[in-house]
Amino acid sequence: MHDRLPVGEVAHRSGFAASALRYYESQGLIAATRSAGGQRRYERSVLRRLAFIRAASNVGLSLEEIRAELDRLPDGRTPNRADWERISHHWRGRLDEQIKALQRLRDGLENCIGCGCLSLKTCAFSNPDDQAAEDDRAPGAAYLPPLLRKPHPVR
Amino acid sequence: MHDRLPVGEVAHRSGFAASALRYYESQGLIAATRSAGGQRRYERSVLRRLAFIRAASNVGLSLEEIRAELDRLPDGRTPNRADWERISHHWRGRLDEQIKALQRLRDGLENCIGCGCLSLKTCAFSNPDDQAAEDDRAPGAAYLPPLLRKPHPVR
DNA sequence: GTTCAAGTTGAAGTTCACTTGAGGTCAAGA
DNA sequence: TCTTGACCTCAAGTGAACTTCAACTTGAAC
Repeated sequence: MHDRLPVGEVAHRSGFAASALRYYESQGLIAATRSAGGQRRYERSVLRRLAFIRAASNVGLSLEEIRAELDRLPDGRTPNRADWERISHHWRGRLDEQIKALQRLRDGLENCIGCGCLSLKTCAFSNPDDQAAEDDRAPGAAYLPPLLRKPHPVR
Repeated sequence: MHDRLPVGEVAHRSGFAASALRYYESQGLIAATRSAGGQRRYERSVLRRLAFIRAASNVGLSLEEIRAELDRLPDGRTPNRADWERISHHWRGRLDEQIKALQRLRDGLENCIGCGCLSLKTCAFSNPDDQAAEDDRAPGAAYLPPLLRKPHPVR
């Protein structure tokens, strides 16, 4: 019957804009067959693949990283339970790191309330990593860990 | 003696690139006087203002929001202890929200390990907000809260 | 057979926070 | 005085992840 879904249907069901789906296809993240007239027709499995893309994106992966992760699956198939276990275990560390970095920031803020110091070199808040704290030859102060520095836009 | 600092000095002490300082000036975040020959000369207080900018940026504020926050201070002065207490209290909520959103994501992941469902409508991981869960007329599933969706680049 | 919402393409535009480049000027030490 | 590193302006470029546009075609319903 309606085995293959047109782009509007997939857009609606996945929550991605049709233009995003075309973009993902151009980036090799998803695939589609074509109707006689050249319109895209998606298999149902693309929905799960899109769910995976969304989940990975939520974790903070770039599209390039997501593509790489999908490419590592044999046949480019959508991840099954075993894949998911392996992959999600990897993501957990990433999330834990992000959470810890934010907590450090919040706790630094807590200590700073009422002090108002905001020292570029020593304040835990304006210099959360305590980098370059006392070294005049360091390139500069106040660098954040990569995960906090480039959380990247999701959607 | 050297009351007013040239841009390179401020860049080195603050950890911002000179080009960033010029950009901030163009956006009305900081100000500078000029030497006879037209070169920028910064007052020392700009360093604290930059520390504030960095801290705000770390919390996830956009430059526009930071500018607004600075503009709300009388005379555009650098925040003092009372300002800082008020402002940081506001930020704390923001950080707490971010942390909670990430924890929800991580816990959803935890539940999902081994299940591999990744349902667009019900899986806590690909649809962390459980939005549009059962409503076919909703615009789409799987939207993240704004703070997670647009963490914005920090530096 | 007609209609028109939904689909197609490629190129260009958007946003944010900057950086880079070209072409020239300033200022401090020898 | 000379040199040279630091500084100036303005325009354009960057990168990620898309969106928008214009001009055109498809296909399902009536």
